[in-house]
Amino acid sequence: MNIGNASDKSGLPAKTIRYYEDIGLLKPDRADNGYRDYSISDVHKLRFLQRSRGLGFTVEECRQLLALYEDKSRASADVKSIAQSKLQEIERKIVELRELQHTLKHLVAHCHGDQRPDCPILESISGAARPDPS
Amino acid sequence: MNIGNASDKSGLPAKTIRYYEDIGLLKPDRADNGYRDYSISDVHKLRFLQRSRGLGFTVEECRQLLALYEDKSRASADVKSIAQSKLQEIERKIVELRELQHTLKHLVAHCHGDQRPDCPILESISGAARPDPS
DNA sequence: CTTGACCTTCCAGTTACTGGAAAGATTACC
DNA sequence: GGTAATCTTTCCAGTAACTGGAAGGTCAAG
Repeated sequence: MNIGNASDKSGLPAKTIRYYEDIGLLKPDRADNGYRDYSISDVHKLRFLQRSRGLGFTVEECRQLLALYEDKSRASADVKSIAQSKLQEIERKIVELRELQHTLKHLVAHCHGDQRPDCPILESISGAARPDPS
Repeated sequence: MNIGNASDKSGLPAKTIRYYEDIGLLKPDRADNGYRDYSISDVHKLRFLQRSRGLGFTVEECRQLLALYEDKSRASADVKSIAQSKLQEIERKIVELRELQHTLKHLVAHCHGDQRPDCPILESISGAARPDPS
């Protein structure tokens, strides 16, 4: 399939897909007319990239996981240890998001949403998170 | 306090703190010797930036929230609507992280962690997430 | 057979830092 | 007081990961 189609199915802009090819993450076939030709498997990889990049993993980290995916001869212990360290990162990110969610909910609950100035809540954003231990 | 100190307390590298000043996010005082002099309030703002940037909000989004924080004459409805749209983004991010967490846990559970190749799990990464509706 | 929607490459610009050089200020030690 | 280490300053260059746009080739519809 063409790049536009792959873009639709993966959720990545065509520009980004070409960029990923540039940096060697993916190597689609080429049709006779020179157009890139993406397989279903390529689209799966793109979708995986879309998800993991969107969640804050670097391209290099994604490259590791993709490499493991493609290199069947690699010991699965590699996969396991990489996945486990990523799981810790994910857990941490979720906790941080919950904290920010809490702060913002507090903000919404206490702001009046009318024309009154002096919304006192944003102060809690800067201070309330993790109080200075000093 | 000096930038090194502010860096320690905010968790942001000094380089990044100077960059934030460059782009107008923050304007610390200057001591007689030309050194930047950060107040407690500055550190609060830096910590807020550290948290929200680390969670994927753009610098421009952070600038909005900081601007609201500093401009008391602004109607609090602004704060409320911005915060609410951010809350939706946060909720979405948490859901995506949970999905990735699920996928990776599945991976860890089914990989043997020994020398055996042919770890069959990574296939689930690329395919299992959201099956192609076609 | 042309119009418009694709696709190609290439090059430049953007965002958000990050590293390093050169030089001034401060602190710590002898 | 000297001096070495450790700040700090500015400035300029580089990186990561895209993103936009020009110039041009390809393809399906009318």
